[in-house]
Amino acid sequence: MPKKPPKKPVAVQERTEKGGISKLTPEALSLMADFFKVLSEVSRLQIVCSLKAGDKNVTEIIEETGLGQANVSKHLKMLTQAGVVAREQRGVCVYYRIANPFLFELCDLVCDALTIQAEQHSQQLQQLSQLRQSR
Amino acid sequence: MPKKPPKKPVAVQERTEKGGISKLTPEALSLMADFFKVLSEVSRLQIVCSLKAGDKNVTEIIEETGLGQANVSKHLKMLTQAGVVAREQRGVCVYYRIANPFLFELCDLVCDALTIQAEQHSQQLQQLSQLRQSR
DNA sequence: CCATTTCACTACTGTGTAGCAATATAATAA
DNA sequence: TTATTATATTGCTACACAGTAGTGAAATGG
Repeated sequence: MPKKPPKKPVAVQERTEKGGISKLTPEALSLMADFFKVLSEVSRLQIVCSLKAGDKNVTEIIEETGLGQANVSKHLKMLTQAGVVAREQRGVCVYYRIANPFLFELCDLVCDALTIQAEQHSQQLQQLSQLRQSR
Repeated sequence: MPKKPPKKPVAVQERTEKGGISKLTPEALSLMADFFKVLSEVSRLQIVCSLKAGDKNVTEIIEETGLGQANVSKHLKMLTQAGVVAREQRGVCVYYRIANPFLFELCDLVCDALTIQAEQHSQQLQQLSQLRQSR
């Protein structure tokens, strides 16, 4: 991840001259990469999961995840900046929630794909061991 | 990303004792995080995009992306191990293809979400500047 | 056989960042 | 005001990894 210049609104898609299929601009790819990167850490996924059941304040998240306070705070900042979660101050506490329910849809999709992949993988291992035994 | 212990097949979901909603295990979250991490680099997304049109060998990918050869090779290794792309040797050349079309679905989903998010963001900026002018 | 092409691997450097501890800030209570 | 609780931030260390250059290996052509 060599660079992170200040981000301005950019066109996410552009039309190629030879019609039809649209091609993603490098800027769009960079946005996508940043989005995926935010979700590429177990701690942040833990936080996201803990928010699946509903709003929580930082202390509750700390208790549920077992992560350190500074750590959670930093991750929440990243998640907020990425637009994944939303921040709302209520009295002394700060509550966070999933900003876009599409995230759950996405996670389910990935989870299903990974499950299938894992099953296929273990099947292959089974076949391998069977081949070895029959030798 | 502190650790990367050798991965064995694991249960991706487990049932919580108090019924209903299933909770993701730490192992499952780790798998998800790894998957997202593979997609969290512009170079790898470029490679994925270049494969959208169909199979390509390494040289073709290098030409299309402008990346270095060693670099592309390393990224392709990661993508292959993650099960994102599949490898096939044909004579001297090695061809790669997207292993699971679900990836396109996923990318489209993310792309749409980011587009909407970007639009909302720019709208907010517009409103802000209007507020400033009317002062 | 040697030369070329295609790809993979290794070693290295620089950058980003996770986690921790300590400190700072903010909001409320006493 | 001061004290307390809840978050945020900063400074630090350690580690992961992107990119590069050089080398290795395997297939093909001459």
